[in-house]
Amino acid sequence: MSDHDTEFHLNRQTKRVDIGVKRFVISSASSTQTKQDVLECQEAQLGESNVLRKLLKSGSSYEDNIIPFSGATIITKLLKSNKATRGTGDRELVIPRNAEPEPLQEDTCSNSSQESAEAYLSPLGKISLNHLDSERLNEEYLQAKRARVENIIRGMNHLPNVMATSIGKDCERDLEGETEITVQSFSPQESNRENKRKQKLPQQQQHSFQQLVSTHKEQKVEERRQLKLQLEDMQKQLRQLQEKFFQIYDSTDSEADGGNLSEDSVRSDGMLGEDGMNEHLIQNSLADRSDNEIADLGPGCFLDEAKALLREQALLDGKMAKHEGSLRSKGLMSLHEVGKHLAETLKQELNSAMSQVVDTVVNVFSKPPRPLLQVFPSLEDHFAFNRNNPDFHTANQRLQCFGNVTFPSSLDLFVGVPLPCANDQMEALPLVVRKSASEHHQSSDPGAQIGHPHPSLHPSSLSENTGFISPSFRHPFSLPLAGYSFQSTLGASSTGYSSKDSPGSMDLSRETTSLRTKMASSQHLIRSCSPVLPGSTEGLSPNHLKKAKLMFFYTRYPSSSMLKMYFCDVKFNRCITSQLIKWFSNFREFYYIQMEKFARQAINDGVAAVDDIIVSRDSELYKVLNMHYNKANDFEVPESFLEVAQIALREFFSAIVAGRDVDPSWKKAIYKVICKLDSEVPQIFKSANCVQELLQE
DNA sequence: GTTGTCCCTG
DNA sequence: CAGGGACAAC
Repeated sequence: MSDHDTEFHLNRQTKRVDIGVKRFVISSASSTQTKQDVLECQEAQLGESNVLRKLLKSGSSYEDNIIPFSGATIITKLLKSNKATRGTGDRELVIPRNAEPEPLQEDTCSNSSQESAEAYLSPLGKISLNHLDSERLNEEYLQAKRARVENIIRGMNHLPNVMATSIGKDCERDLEGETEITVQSFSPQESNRENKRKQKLPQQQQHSFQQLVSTHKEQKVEERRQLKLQLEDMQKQLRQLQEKFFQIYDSTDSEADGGNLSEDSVRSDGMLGEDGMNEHLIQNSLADRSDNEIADLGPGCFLDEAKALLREQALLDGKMAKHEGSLRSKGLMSLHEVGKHLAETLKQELNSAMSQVVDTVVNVFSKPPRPLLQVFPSLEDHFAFNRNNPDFHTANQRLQCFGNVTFPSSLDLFVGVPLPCANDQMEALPLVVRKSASEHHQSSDPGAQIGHPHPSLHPSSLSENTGFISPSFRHPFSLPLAGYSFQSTLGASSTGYSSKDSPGSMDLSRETTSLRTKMASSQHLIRSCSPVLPGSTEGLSPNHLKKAKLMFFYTRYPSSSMLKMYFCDVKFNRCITSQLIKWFSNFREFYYIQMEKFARQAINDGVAAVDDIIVSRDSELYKVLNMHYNKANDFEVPESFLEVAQIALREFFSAIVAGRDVDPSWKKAIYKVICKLDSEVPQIFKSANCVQELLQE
């Protein structure tokens, strides 16, 4: 643009100039809005996560309960009953664990008769046979009690084992080091072994006790210690599990709850229906099981039952002191069965609930767009319900969340077609792609178009077009902007978030956003490639946008003629020209918003002298701008851009400090300065493939 | 009629 | 964050 042109443009600037403050509000709202996109994706997960959350919240209630009823408390109860029954002191013996045979090993190796007998001997050698009999019975009862606790713990332990992979290798390693009881997954073999162990209890009583007396006490202490350790480890494991899930889902929750606007818009956007669908799906998946039932079967319920069990035990312990024999045996059997049944039920329910929830989540997210359905035909039938759902927008977004993860192989469909990399910012081109899709729609399925003039009113149109329902569908740009060959480089780094992110900010939301972006890219690819041959490049492509963004590093105010020169592979018409100009207008808008924002921030930070404002490649301002125009960070930003940015920032700073921002057109002068600072765009940008060439350098 | 900016939306 | 509508300047 010549200076004359520049002056021309600037002189035309109206009094409706950016007033600054309000733009911040907008900017902030935009950020919320962006978050909403993520939330919409995550919202789709919320339905599926409800069951998980219920389980975990049951676990939470368990956690709450466990505080007054901690492992130590359970042990205390056990010890109290033990004490009451045996009337012996409960002296803690500090014995190295290694020196002791492990109780479970001992239990599970029932052929180790000698060791087994140890558990049934009095702690004191000088006792009568009657006492011995009584003691045996007590020990038998204690042994059974221990078995019940083991069952309970295994039931608790099973959940983390099922969920396992990401949670706690450390924890598991700790557990392995501490106790054999808790870490092993509860296999059927073990179950059988457990049964065998219990069946062999009477036989064990036949062994002599002489040499075992001395170790009995130690063993009891060891058992208690191990039980305590087990419980502590289980609590730890459960806490880790809960933290893990709440970290994931409650953060989603809180974001959704925190942003009423987002949530409202999500609701009004039809997410309510989507939720309903999810619920329906979950209900289907969980058969007839209601949420309440699931919760009832969760750890909270388990704890209640465990409490009741132990209370019952305590009562029975009291009774036992007076009434030994059949009554106690009967109670013992009953308690044993209750505990075992409880553990089994818990395991089964947790297993089935978790696996079904996981299946449900995976299933819902793996509903592929139509081209992928051809790759995964079996899934199409499986998710037929989704295709009939009128809320295609959200369904499409959900696909975007997981797309490139779930269907990486789908890209193989486009072998031979140059693929855009994930960072080609194709998400910035809904307009371009929509045009392709709409054209595709019109050309490939005219009947549908005739029958349903507005695609959004026709549910199945989405399945034909993989989700294009937008007012802009009818935009006059539709035809001119039909497809363009994708010429971007493959395999470019996808770590474009690097500079701006604080270390802890790579959270799920960001990952989801990234996934969504990538999937959007995949969908662009899918939608755009099919009907358009690589040669017919009359419209604007994602690469053109990327090129325009890179050009912005050199020129903020390109003239129309300049654009025509540099986008020589584009067949210009009014719409294309407008679009390109609009792009640069948007670039500038963002650019100046950032300038003003950082200028005000500098003022707030106490920067006094304009000379103190330096824009370097380490500056946040630069990082933000680079992120915007060079997201993949695969282009070396020219030094001149930094210089201009610094000048612009200083201009904003000075203007604000001088109070010129009270003038509605205060930015006009700044624009006038900046527009003169355009530098020459390198000749390589005139190449149609300049993006590839630039990035290959 | 064209272009650029502001404001807003999704 | 890209794009559309409204609006103003030309």
